[in-house]
Amino acid sequence: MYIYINEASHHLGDEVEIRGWLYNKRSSGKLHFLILRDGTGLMQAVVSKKEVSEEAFETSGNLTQECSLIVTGKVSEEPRSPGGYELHVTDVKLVGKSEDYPITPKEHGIEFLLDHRHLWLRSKRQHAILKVRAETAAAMREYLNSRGFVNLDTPIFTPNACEGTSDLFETEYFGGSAYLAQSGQLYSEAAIMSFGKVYCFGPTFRSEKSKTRRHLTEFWMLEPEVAWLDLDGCMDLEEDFIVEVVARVLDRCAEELKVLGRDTSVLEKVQKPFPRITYDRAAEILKEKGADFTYGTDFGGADETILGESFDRPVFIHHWPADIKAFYMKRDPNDYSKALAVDLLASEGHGELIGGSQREDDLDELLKRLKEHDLPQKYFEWYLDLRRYGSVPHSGFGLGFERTVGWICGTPHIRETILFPRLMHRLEP
RNA sequence: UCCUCGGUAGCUCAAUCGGCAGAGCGGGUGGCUGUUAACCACUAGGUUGGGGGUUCAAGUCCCUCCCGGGGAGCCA
Repeated sequence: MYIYINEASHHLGDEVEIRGWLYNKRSSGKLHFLILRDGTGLMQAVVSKKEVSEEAFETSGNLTQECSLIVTGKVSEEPRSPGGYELHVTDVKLVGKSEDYPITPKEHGIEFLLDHRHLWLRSKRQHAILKVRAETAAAMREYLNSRGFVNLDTPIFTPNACEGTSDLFETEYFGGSAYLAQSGQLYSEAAIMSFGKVYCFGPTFRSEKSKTRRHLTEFWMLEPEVAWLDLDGCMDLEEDFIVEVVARVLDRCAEELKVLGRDTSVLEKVQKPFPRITYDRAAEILKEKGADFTYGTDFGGADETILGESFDRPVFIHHWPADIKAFYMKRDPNDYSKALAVDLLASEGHGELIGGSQREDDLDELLKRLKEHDLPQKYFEWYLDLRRYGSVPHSGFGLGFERTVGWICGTPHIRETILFPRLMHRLEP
């Protein structure tokens, strides 16, 4: 009977078949210990010379790291085996050989590992991180789907800069130019006028020459957008969302987080309420802690780390100086110099997870913003129409998915949180 | 684009003041009946990133180019 390794506990004493790959092997003359891997877990298989055919014993002695194989044997409990169950082998069949597998069970440098990303994925750590990624995405979708959000995905080819700031990748488009989207937000703003609550979740592209642990050129962004929602409501939503997603991942990925050595007490503290401080207050904190920071500018990586470390859970920073924020953000009616924008910073130097805002819903104000930011009005006529025909107050946010996964996993660099990272100096594999 | 660190065996690294290019892992061969990145013995494996220069002598010093890591700016 063919079973997966994570089903072994239901088959104690049964003769079963495991199909997988050889993770590692140890040998003691008349005894071979095979560590098997099948995608669901690791399991030790013992091949004893006097219990199998001569051919099977020789086959198992010649197995090499990462060859694929089918192993038949009896399941028993064994605390010394990873996973707690062991297979007493009756037969071994080599399926696909693996000669000179490049990634050995020793240390490797990051360049080598990224060059071999297609094989690196098989390692315990990468398997765990990508499993957490999948569960995090599922938890996010479930949260939004169960609360009436409609998932509508936005285009990737765009004619213009959505925010008019970041560098975009330009591509040929039937003799003209198109750009790869860096955000779906503006399109989602159109969608909420039909659906009320929507979200998009997909890849976004930035050709910024950023070589840091927090940047990829292709990354995934989750962007909910909600009609009739103000800035405080947006923070309420973000807070409830993060708390619930983290709780679900803690519950479903306990094993993976253990493999990663993640201090889960940090994640268990992610409970309501998150501190909410103004930009002005954040600037004071930075001044108190002696940071080299100029009021009126955006926070640098070091500033974000200081602010993140100042609290035991993610922290909201709201009411930003309007002139360092995007054109579509609504001004604070009580202080015209401030934008109704909010960033959510994570602890432990993982930086900005979310950027959100209440959007400008007044036609004349928005026209003024476009001029101030020197953006061509003709590309935004459709967006202005949303203010001409039944405009409503509305808000939304964009969550950097890899940064969030990196924070949950505690990985120092987000390149490990995506299957094949795209970086400034890396397009392959 | 700027700052900074690095490039030596398949991998991770060492090589003192400029003086015979080495180790561990991985590979191969042999040994071992409970191993946990198993262990023990033997063995093969090198254009020291490329080019130029200084020197009796360069992995090591100088110039230059290439590639990469970390960071800044920018951003999620």
